[in-house]
Amino acid sequence: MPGTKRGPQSGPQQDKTAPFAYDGLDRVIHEKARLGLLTSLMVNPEGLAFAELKRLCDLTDGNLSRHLQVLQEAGLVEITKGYDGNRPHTTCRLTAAGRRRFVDYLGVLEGVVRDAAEAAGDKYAPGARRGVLPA
Amino acid sequence: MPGTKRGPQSGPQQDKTAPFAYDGLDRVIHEKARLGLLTSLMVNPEGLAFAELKRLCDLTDGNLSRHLQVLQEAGLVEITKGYDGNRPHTTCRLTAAGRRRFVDYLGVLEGVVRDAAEAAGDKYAPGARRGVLPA
DNA sequence: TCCATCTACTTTGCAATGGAAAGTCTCTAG
DNA sequence: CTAGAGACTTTCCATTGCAAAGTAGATGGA
Repeated sequence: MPGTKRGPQSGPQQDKTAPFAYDGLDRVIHEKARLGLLTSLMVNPEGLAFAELKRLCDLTDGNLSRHLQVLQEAGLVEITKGYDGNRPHTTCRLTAAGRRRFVDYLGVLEGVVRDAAEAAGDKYAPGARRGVLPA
Repeated sequence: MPGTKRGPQSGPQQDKTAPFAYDGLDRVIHEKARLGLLTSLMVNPEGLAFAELKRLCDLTDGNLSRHLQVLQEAGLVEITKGYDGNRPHTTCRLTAAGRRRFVDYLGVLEGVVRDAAEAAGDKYAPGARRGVLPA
């Protein structure tokens, strides 16, 4: 073993002055597909069917199945498997906790957008219209 | 082989009416760590040193190294390796393309926030303050 | 009646990837 | 002259996203 064992390299310092660490970006939520799913469910709080989600988010069956599983295990959504006549019919809705966590996540996301957009405005187009995204 | 081979399951339809597919969420950018890095670089267009980025984003050396490599390969950042005396000194800055792509990404992100926030406002707190984004 | 197909999902397999730990080099203290 | 810090890079591994294949019941001919 070359070199006596040293402590872990610099090691993450606890967020002391790490303004761009974005700790709040929950892995479970921060994912293209899941982000779409959660947004869909946010817009449709009464719940959505498997097929509907699939269409709205343009996912394959397999993907959707897996992501829903992840979301369920994380307690963000509630899945109800039932029958429509005798075809299986799965519906999905946000749990209260899911909604809370998603809203928190959105807050962080908003911060990201604001940070960057401000920079874009300040440094590259001084004096230009303040509002974040281009007109 | 049970069941004659069928076409790939329902297969992703081309974004026809898939309002929550969020295609624009570029994998390379849409990643906790990299998002922080890019934002840092957006705020500091003159470039940042390795150590500085590490601190700002609270990353370990290894992680930072890797993510920078990814960003560089994607052409989003430009990395300059030089020497400060004879210690290595790496600096990093956004490329023009990087800035463009990041701004595009931010546009999509803002859409996500808006979609969801609207839903939150409309369905859960009717009449409440409209803008999620600050006044 | 048989079988091909559709809807509705679940399971499996694999290649990519984030992250921790370890490695390399050089410089600076003691 | 050895211990340790700074600045990175490389290795290794468990996780994971995604696609393809699989399961199962319903439906529609021929």
